[in-house]
Amino acid sequence: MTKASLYQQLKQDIRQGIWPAGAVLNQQKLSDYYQVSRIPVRDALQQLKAEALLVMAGKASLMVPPLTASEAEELYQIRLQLEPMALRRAFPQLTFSLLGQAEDLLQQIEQDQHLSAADRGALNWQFHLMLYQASHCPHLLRLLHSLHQQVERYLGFQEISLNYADTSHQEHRELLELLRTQQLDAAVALLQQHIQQAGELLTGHLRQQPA
Amino acid sequence: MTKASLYQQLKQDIRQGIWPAGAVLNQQKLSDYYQVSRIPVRDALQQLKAEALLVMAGKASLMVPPLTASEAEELYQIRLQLEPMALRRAFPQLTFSLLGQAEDLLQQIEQDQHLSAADRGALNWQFHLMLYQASHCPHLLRLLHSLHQQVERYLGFQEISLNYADTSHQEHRELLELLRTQQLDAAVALLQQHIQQAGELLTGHLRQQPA
DNA sequence: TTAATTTAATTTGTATACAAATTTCAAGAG
DNA sequence: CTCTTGAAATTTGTATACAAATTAAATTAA
Repeated sequence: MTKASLYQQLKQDIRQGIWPAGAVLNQQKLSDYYQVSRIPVRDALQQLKAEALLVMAGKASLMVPPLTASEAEELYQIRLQLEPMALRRAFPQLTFSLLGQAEDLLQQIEQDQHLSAADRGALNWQFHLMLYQASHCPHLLRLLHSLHQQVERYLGFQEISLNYADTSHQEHRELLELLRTQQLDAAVALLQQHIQQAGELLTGHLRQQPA
Repeated sequence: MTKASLYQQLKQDIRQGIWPAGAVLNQQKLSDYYQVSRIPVRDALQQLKAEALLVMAGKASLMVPPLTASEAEELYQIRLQLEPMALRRAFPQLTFSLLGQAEDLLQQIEQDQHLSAADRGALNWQFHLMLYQASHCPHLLRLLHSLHQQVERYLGFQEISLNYADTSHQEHRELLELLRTQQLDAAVALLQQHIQQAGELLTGHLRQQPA
């Protein structure tokens, strides 16, 4: 367990609920669990705290943040502002090659039947990122990455939106087509609708069965 | 030099140019300079890296990020998306008491003649934050805080915008008046103009004399 | 019983020491 | 002269040990 990977591992284990929402993490416990000294644990915790993947609980202890509908809604509202911006700034630099790569990702999601929900989610995000990355906006991309990590915790194993998958997929294809035919405004509108819909689905679900 | 304050100190020293843009920071150097062991230095560095106030330079070393016009523009574009959102979400919960407190801040900036440029900048941001905080959106506020920290590095000692100060101040008063009279859309429009203007002033300046 | 206060336990913060990795620099080959 | 190659020096990563702080428990007073 090397340093960078401890951070990655801890992040993944938080996503997967090994350290569930509300759990207080102490350095000793993690140090024992991952079989490393407290120093690399501290490094990882410090980073996760700065990204708000952990929050202070009391004066000195760290907690996996509880999941709330209102925070989920907030995160989607922020994405709703920033992702269209990313798409607009990426647009002039989108190439057919890039759009092709994006389409390959969609096909991979479609065809590969035995993908886990988590893998599907990862590919899904990769698709969005493929488009946004052409913007060459380092800060914007960093924020989107961070926001996505936050949101991921809410998706659980994405079983929530399994029935939404087909609609989502259709919209992705439409989005590509609009970009291919240089219809930026329509593409942005579709993207906004796409994000808003996903947000409403999630928050609706959270308000029904909290946690 | 306690732990939390080392992070604060280091951040301030980066703002003030003690560790200038492009400088590579190594743990030993900082450890010597601040008279602490490398452990608290590592903690601070880890946090600053996660906030992009430091960036990787090579495989393992950290650097104070160079200042570029294009990144400044990017930061202001992001603010242009998020601050109006914060104001909109704060609006329903703005009280006359809060608006009064905000006005007190403006007066303080006006009256106190012997404020440093840095102090003026801090109060200026406090004014904006006073309004945004009513939104009770933790993630949004965290992002705005982080963005402001990034932007602060570009303002140097804010001597750039000294001649802009009066205009800016006037706009702040107008903003308060519009909020007082429940004209949200007009207030948001003014805020957008306010941010865009500041952004253009800065990037224009940066493109003339880079660094 | 409840609340406040002191004491014990745990947990975090820091220093030092050493291992592993990276970076630098110089020597040699092309 | 430029580009490799390789060793020396520097720098980062990690473990252990101890100090300081926080948290929990227990004792006492109201």
